[in-house]
Amino acid sequence: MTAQARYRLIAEELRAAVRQGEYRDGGRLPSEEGLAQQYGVSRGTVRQALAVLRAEGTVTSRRGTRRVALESPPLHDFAELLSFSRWARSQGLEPGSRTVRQEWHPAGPEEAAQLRLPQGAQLFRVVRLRLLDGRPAMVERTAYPQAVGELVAPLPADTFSVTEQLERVGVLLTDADHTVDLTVADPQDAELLGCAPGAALLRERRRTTDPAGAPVEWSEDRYLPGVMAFTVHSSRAVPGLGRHSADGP
Amino acid sequence: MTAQARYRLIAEELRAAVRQGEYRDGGRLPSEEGLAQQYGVSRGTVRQALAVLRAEGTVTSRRGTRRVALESPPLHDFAELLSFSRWARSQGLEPGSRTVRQEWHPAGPEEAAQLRLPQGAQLFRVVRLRLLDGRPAMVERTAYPQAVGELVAPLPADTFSVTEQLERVGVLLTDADHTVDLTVADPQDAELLGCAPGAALLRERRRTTDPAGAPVEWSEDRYLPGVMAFTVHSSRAVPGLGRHSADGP
DNA sequence: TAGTGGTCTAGACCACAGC
DNA sequence: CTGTGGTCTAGACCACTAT
Repeated sequence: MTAQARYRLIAEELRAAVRQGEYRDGGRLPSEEGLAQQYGVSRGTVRQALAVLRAEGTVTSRRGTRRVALESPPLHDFAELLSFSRWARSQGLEPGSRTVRQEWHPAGPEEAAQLRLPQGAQLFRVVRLRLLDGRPAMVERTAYPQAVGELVAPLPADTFSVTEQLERVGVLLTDADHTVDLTVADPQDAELLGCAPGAALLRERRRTTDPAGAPVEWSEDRYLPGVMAFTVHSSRAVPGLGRHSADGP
Repeated sequence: MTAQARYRLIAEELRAAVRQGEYRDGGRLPSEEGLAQQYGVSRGTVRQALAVLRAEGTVTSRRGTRRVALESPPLHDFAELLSFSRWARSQGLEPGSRTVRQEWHPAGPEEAAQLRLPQGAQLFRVVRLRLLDGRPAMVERTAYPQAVGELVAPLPADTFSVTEQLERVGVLLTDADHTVDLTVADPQDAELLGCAPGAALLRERRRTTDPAGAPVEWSEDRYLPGVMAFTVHSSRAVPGLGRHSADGP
């Protein structure tokens, strides 16, 4: 919630106003010049705030006319995207976690490519069963490069949010690439989730990197149907979402 | 490809340089001041260009150190996200389309909510079977509000890209909200796609809006497994992706 | 301490929408 | 034509990283 920069504060205020329907009559916001005077800042600062809202999908923008308020889905913290536990709590659900297995293991081809390590490099693999309100919801298979693995390995097996622990130790997660598609339950999935082998699961694969661009984790999460959905806003101005051929990239 | 603004040209050049591994030795880009001199523009313009690349996931940024080039998945046009045909062609696949049914119909509750129309308002419904290289790939059920429907209705039934046609008539699509999850084939899906009823399908629901924020289409697309995957980049700086409880929002 | 990106200002001109 | 957002400039100061 803390946001020092003026433009972030202004963005928060405007976002709240838009969500509360402040500008619902036609949906048009005040002009940039008007907002600048209202907040006592320069137009540039107002534009920075509005750029945030445009990227979120909270407002549109178009040369010649005032900005328009959009109805948009509720926002999620970046952190909620990386941490199952944080996400669950934000949804009012009780997260649970059971570590099924963890081990040091040489990197396979996919892991090596995703973590940008030579094949066979030592990495730390963890398989966890994630629960929502006590019921199995997702199987998570994560691989950490050696340096990160050495921080993860000593954590108690029932650690809820590894992500939060990593942040506490100073590992910063700033960017992630996600791929979402469909897969089928293998025998281990089936046993852990309590579904039939071969049953369809929603799959998210994710590579997370730190500010230096170095991969911090590579994870494949498999959700039971009906548990979770991904949402994303895309706009001509700010791309980001993509549609790819199966199993890519 | 055309990009008038200087910062867009600079962004394109830098993107190309990064993708070609220009800055791979450690991955650090020149300083903003350096780039400004190199391109003969002010630092502000360079920063605009870099903001584009940061939002894409092409570079990171962090106070105190130079920017770092990220390995990131290939980019997709916003247009490719909205148009199945355009996307297919960009993947080197031959798109096909068969209109299964189209009709004027009063809006149901979901349609009304998504298109922000009163329940029972007339809208134009279209069901299409989409093909890739001649094989069934996806079933698309789209609803258009009346004004848009009147533009879509007269199009020939085998029109490949309705989206492209709409743009040609001056309908601008600028923003979209996507929800991705898993569903099961109903009898119509099964017949069209040639799968078993009850088989799992990857589902994308999408509301597209114009620059004024008015909904232009509401669509539910159901893909056969193995045909398609969604990718998205998320970062602490530029949120956008979300994870939601099932069936929401 | 030097270099870098983050924030903010004050002004200018342009392209486009809508009257 | 007027008002609006889009682009660009030239400068300033600050917060942070790395040495």
